[in-house]
Amino acid sequence: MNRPIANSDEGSRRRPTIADVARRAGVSPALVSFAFNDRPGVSAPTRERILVAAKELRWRPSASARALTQARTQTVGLVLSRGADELEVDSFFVRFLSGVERTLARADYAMLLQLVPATDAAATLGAYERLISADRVDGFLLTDPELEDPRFPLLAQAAVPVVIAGRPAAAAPFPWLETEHDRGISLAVAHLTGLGHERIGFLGGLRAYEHVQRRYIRWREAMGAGGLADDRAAFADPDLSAAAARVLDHEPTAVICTSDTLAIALIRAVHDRGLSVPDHLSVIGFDDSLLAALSSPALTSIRVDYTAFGAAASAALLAVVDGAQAPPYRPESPTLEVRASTTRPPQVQDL
Amino acid sequence: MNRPIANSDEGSRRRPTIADVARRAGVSPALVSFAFNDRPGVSAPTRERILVAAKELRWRPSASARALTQARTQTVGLVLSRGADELEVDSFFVRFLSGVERTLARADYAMLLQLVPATDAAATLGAYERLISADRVDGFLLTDPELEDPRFPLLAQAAVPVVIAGRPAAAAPFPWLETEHDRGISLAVAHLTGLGHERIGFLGGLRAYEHVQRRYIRWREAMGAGGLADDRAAFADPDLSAAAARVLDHEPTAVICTSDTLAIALIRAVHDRGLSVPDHLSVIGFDDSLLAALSSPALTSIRVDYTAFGAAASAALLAVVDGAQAPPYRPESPTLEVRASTTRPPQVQDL
DNA sequence: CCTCTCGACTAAAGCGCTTTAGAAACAGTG
DNA sequence: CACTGTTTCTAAAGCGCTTTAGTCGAGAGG
Repeated sequence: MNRPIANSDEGSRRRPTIADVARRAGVSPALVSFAFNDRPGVSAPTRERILVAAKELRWRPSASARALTQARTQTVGLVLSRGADELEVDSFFVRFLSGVERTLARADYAMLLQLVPATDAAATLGAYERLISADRVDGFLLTDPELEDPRFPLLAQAAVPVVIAGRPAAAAPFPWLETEHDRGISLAVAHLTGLGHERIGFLGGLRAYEHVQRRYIRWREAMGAGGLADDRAAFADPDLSAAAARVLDHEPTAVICTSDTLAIALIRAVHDRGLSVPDHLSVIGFDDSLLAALSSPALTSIRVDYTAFGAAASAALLAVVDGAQAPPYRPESPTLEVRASTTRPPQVQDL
Repeated sequence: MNRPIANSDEGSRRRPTIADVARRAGVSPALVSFAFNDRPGVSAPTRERILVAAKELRWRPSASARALTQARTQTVGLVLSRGADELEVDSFFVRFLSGVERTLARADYAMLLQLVPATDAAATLGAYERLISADRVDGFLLTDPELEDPRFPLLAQAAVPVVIAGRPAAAAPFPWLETEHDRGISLAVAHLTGLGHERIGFLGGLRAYEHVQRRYIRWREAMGAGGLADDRAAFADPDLSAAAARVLDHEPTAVICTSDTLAIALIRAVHDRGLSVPDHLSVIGFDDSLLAALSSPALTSIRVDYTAFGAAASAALLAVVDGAQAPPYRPESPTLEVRASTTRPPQVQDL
């Protein structure tokens, strides 16, 4: 009876294993492992043979098997509890993510991204819990630390490595780092007072966000230092147009916003009142998103290097995971990108 | 000599394993596995005891161990080769991601997100290769299919499950699905011709993107069908303001853009010429980002449900991974959100 | 020439699960 | 009561790697 010749090697299209590489290089699997992990005890020529064999077979150690033996998944988790609507207008996240990714990739780490609805705190905690108990990640990067953050006790109890990207309101059980983004507010105030403005308003996003708080405080300080008025603040919490109206009711000559999106919305409100920017009101945005450069009038905006921030945060997390000291992070000072939306206040012009 | 009483159980803070659960429930590890995988052969009371024990110990099967035995990582990869600058203004990705994530989470899958620089094709392929050979993912979701896409042969040869989110230019070795976003262009043209416009321009993004091509073709068809002019198209490839200028030089009364960002840039160019929107020119954006609703004038924009698209794409991928039939995807038709940026053409008004 | 040391290498156990083969317990049947 | 057939459960192997303990030679020292 005829039967097809079974080619024992070519027929099976399974992934090569360390044993295949070992066989091809004429060594034991253990030695292949040594060679791939830069352990001593492998002679130069043998190491070479092993690496060649691995390359030929396109072999790389299986992440799962490795995770099992080393109790390391080479993965960090990032759970974002924001809706798509919020994320899509937030240039922070994309830039932050890109910094994180670059750093992780370099260390051969992967990023597990999980998006949960902003409103659902239980779902958020559940996401962390699942990732922890299934041992899917080596650590977490936390953004948007909150007052009495429920994630802190959960993660602390699980004894999982964590780094907070942001400044926690109270003492936190994890290392954290921050960008000093709020220094941008001082720049903005200085720019405006330099132009002659005295009535400078503040339009913030959700009060609950730590970064909004920080920027607000900085604005108050800056205004106080200049001996200028102090009650021209409003927050889109959550009603954006109401907040815009409230700010305008105080008849400021300039307004600093905590995002470009808010600034654009404010400009719209100004237009609706039959006024124009910057002739009647100077407006400054935050984040210097592409939006700022493209809108009309082009928006003066505060720029913070969030990519570097993401890189630093993930580098710190990797250090914590390794039980090492986190590398120091000296955030660059924010910069002010001056564009058409700011000019001298109307009174000065009228003189 | 006094020594602290070693509590054999409490002292070691290691993760519980299946053996701990088995011991606590008074059964063998195998039975715990059966209970957790809904296999027959576990009596109701025993199953209950096992689940209780697991809950008490906060145990869940280790993802790594499971991945090793089942040859399934419960993870899908998404490699985005776009720079942070591009992503941050692109509402597609965030919405798509959120749809993907929701579906994956439901199936207890995780998403491995990798960002690589847009320009670096080698890095992109390298990212796929690393994920494959380390066996980190069960499959990939591909966006932005290109003509002669180098990822296709790579992934096909590796025999890894893939679903393409978008319509490949030529025959592709993987299943794909699409949103029919370009039907939105027809809506836009109909809206404009209904208002009396005849000279309708088109401003597209990078020509290389399949979605830009599709929309362009649709615009041409729609214009041809109406017997209207056809050469008022330009692409930001990559110079945005040059493209905007080129479109305006043809003196259209309306322009359809392939993104809200382009529309905003165009409006800016219009302003720079001392004209205004919509009085001198009607403008339609694409994607209906928050930007569209907030800019002034508020932007008429085409809305596509990318979240549903992401959900469908990932559901399809999960099906392929399971060797099953992908569930059918009937994309909803795009809608046109009419706002202040479109009105009747100037000639009509002047009559 | 014999022991010692040291570098290069291997055998085998073990990581935490799943799965297969089979044991044990129990009920039903003639 | 012996036999068969189920159902419930267990022992043990195996997934692909890392790691520990140990083997084997070759060169050094006495």
